[in-house]
Amino acid sequence: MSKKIVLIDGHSILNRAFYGIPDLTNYEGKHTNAVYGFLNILFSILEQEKPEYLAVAFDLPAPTFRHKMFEAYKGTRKPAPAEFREQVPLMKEVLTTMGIPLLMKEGFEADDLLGTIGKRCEKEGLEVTIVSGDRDLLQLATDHILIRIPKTRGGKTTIEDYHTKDVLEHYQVTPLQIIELKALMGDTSDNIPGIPGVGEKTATKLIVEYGSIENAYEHVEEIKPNKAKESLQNHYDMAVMSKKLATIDIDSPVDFSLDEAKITDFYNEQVYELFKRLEFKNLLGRFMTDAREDDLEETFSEIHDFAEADNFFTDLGHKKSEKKSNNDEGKASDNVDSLGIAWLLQDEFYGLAISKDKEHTVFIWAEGFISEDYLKDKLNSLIEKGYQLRMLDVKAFLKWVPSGRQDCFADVSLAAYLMNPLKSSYTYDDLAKEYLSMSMASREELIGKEKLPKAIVNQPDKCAKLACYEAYVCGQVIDTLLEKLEESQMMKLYTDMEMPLLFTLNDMENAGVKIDAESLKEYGDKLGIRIKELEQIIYNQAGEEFNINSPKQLGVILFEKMQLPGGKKTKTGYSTAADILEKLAPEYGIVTDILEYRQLTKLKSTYADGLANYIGSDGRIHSTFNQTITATGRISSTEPNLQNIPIRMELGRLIRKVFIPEEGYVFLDADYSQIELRVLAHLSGDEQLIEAYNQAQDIHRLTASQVFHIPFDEVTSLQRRNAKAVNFGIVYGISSFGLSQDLSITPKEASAYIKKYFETYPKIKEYLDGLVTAAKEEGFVTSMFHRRRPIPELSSSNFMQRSFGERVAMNSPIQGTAADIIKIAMIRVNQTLKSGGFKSRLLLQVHDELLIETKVEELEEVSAILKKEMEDAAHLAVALEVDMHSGPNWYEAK
DNA sequence: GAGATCACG
DNA sequence: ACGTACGTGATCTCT
Repeated sequence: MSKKIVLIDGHSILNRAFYGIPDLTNYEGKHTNAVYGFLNILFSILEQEKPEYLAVAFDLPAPTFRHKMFEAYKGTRKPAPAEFREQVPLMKEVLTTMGIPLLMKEGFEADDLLGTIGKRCEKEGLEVTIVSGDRDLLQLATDHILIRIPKTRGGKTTIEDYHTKDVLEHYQVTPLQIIELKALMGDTSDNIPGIPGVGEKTATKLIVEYGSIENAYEHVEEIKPNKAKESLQNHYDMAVMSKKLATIDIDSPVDFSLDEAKITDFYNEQVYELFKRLEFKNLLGRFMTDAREDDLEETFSEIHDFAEADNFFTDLGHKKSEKKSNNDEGKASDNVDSLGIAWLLQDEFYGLAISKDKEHTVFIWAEGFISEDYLKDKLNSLIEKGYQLRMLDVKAFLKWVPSGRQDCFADVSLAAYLMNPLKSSYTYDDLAKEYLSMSMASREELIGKEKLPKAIVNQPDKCAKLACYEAYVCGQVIDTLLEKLEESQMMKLYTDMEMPLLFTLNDMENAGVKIDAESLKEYGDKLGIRIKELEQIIYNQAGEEFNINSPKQLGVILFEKMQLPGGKKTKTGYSTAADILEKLAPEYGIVTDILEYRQLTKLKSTYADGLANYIGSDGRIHSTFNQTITATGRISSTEPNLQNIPIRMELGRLIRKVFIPEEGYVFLDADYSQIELRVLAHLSGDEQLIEAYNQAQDIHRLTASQVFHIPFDEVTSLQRRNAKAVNFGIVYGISSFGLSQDLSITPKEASAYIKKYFETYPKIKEYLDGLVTAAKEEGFVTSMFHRRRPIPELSSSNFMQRSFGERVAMNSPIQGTAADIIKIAMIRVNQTLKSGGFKSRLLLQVHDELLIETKVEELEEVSAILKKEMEDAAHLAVALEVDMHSGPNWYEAK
């Protein structure tokens, strides 16, 4: 078999990657998405082709013959965005560091180098693969030169391959005739003028018929239609020039040595450092087998035998007590012994990894006499002995081994979340890379995509390693994380807020909330009946049956078949979102019915049927509260989400009647009144707004009165509504456009409102501007309690992204502080209830609201506790006000 | 698996 | 000129 060379069109692939991969920045704010995407494409090509040789071609920025011709003709190329341009030198640096030769020659474009070297290699009997995003290159295709065009769509890359026959199939012309096609059609991105009025169809027809431009001109009189004929006749010069421009030089005088292009191991120390700096964690793991912590696996061991397991635990017990006695003689023992813990549990429990130190990590299989209960028991005694158990998810551990010993756990995910809340997950390999500078096999690299029960059967050794890696990292990484938290003033946030909250949330999850399943079913059935009716009504009006839930089909019915005005909106077709349909509702009956149908199906599928699926054997729903999801510090709720139960519309609100307390209990619900606006008043220190709150009146009305300079009592309901919208807008990071949308007014009018608002509350403007400025300098904003939110978008040159970053900079400290405050309240309420021996329990948190299931006899006392702890959670320049209600269900208690 | 839609704060 | 409010999660359709 002949040898193979891969030649890459550097600039073009980098460009494709840039637009195909969402923006990535490393900690320095350097944009890396294009380089990352390029390397991904490179590695996947190398994996598929397994070539012996590799080189990457770049244009050199010196003007070339073809450029000059073009510039004379049309001016200069529109510059690429700065985020892209800064990645070109970076890309070259990466490739050079990896020992991959760059093909560059002054006066030549990458095309010409690829063409020349590709042809040369073909002559020498190599199989050639040219990778480019540019279809121009198709002219180079032969039976031995393969042109590959990667396409990245939403992170997934597919590659189109072209040998001679593929070009013929797709374009009906030979590769060389692609030149003729391009010359006729022109190509704006490649600066080829082409013949005006000749597009792909005409060009293909001409070339298929005449074979070349020259021949077409010889038969120009025969050409139909007339338009094309005349255009050809009038633009002969342009045709000649276009053909020259479209032709890739396959005989450039470039030096090229195959030897230099020979692929060797890409890994070296510099590449490692570079990738680390660029935060290419996946890539590090992907090919740098040498850099991997492979020796680490030698410190892992497995225990299958009961006696061995028992010895292991006995040994741990002894060491701990020896240390203890040593410490008694010396100073205070602030150095707790710690263990990294990871476990394999999926429906069934399979085993446990314990990492004692860097040299000793053990996986203990739960088999034979090593029962699950035995291991739980041993874990409990380790806790009793004062070991600190370090793991990725303490709350999940507590579900398995319940424990009230808050002081004996360290939660690695929580610490990592505080350091960077933007991550979508906190995996051991990421953490090792980021905080320990270690590259290790990820879960997927170890066991692939296989799910746990299956993986245990098919690859038990890998599963054991997986847990060992995780336990090892948990054992090692927390120290670094805590140092970083200390540096960033977030230690208290970790120790006094997130850690205790984890236990609070665990209590809430375990408590769950009782559901009146029968009523829920009835509610769903009623919806079902009305939905069926509406279906028929809608079909009748539309004149056919279709899937109303499909925005695609619905769009066609409404805007094409029925010719309603206001079509087109999204990339994929017509928008049928509620705000669009509402504008049409008064005129078209079908739209009203569709809106009702939408509302009802939503209620039925998500809430009526959806919630019913989660009712446990105890008649209660046990949602999960996630502590490491949001960018701002809020918690989130899943499976099911109990933070978005309907309330705004009466029909939906009725669902809340099925959320009921235990027999002998009532619901007690309390929510902060406008906590975010109060937080803003405090953080900005604006006297006017603080004063407004201290008057403790209707704040929106008061805002209207102050902004529009009218007496409080004369504020119209419209003015109040506007003021309310502005207040919301301020909290969201105001923009005139956003406000105008919300109020259905022009951006100009909205802008006037905002201006007036800032004149009334000057310190608020000062504060918000200050946030943006500081965020641009530091790259992050912080809440009142130092909770951090990085904002990489602020350094973007893209207006939209940057504006988003600015709004985030204004919103996050406010939303984050509010989140902090209610977390404090939750911890204290839960603590007070538990230590006071109350039977009442905290059940839910909905961002500014807490729901307690209160023993009837305790109602008065618990009400006082709840109100006090919520109001006292933070002391701001304005009082925190809490509205509280009780009732026999959630509907009545709100 | 992404996009559209819509439920909440 | 650009094209939006901030933060979430579930369900459905369709590629």
